[in-house]
Amino acid sequence: MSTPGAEPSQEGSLLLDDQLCFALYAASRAVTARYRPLLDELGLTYPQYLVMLVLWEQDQISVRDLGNALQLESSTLSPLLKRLEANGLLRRERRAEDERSVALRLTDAGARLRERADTVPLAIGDAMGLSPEQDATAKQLLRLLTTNVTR
Amino acid sequence: MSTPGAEPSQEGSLLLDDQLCFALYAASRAVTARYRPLLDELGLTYPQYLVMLVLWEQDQISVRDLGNALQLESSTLSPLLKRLEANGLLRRERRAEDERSVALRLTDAGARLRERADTVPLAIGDAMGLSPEQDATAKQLLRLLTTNVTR
DNA sequence: CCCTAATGAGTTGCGCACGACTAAATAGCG
DNA sequence: CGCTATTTAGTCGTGCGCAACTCATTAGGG
Repeated sequence: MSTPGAEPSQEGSLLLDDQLCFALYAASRAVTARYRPLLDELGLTYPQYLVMLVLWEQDQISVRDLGNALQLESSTLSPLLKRLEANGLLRRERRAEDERSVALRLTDAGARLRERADTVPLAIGDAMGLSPEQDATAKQLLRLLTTNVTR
Repeated sequence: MSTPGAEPSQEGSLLLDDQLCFALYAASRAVTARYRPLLDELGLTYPQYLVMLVLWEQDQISVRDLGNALQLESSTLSPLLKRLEANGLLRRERRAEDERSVALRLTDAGARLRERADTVPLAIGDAMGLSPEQDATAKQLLRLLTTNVTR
């Protein structure tokens, strides 16, 4: 009859390749894999790189605010931050005005790493190979999706 | 001066919120989190659900072909498949014609689970809240991105 | 002022995800 | 036919990611 595989994708389908969720899952892992060799040079994992991005933007942030920025739990961040501290990129210090809160402060090494990192976004943008319009559309749709899905 | 936060996003920026990679990372985790309560009812994790999708589509697939479909390494799949086998959803049997290869065969329980799972895609599609056009555009862009990024 | 509720960071347990490696089996070349 | 290279699945170690929980500290109502 018709060409096999030419049927339209359906949202309610149980077929793997019809599902946006799988495209999302596969793309996320593929992008992370693309970052890996670049971040290896900096001695960072991908989540550690995200943490450093936030700290380069705003030093002395609390663990709480970092978690809000990255949408990660303290149970994920605490060990990760301990590793960054052990690698000499940041220090953790209890806030005097609120002993529950921990402020993250970049060390000199942590601040200097920014210069070596500033070629990374362009290299990745290049590898992604999307036009500025496609990039903007993708970001917009992914943010809408994230908003909807988190109620 | 100008309104803070009104500057255009840039691809080469080190700002977290400018980066497509973070939108992707956050969206992927948010979608997985949305699946969690639904999949808990089925006794599956999200990657286990993806494996079951493939098996419902094509029973008796090899670990190798499953890995190609999901883009996952055997080092990820082997323990995951062992858990699915322990939960009684599939059996692993060495192929007689090639003793290196392992065929995955659904048990009756594994096949029956499909019926309970067929409401999941619609529930998720609903939660995602994208129009059919947005859904199609997102899938298309994510696939393009995945292709580009994996060279 | 007390005392209970909340908040912030951390620990533990489990399941991915992947690189590096191993062992067994097969392919395929000389 | 023999032997080496490749293929397939698996183990091990490390680092997330998150639920469930703990502990210390602070907020805020009676």
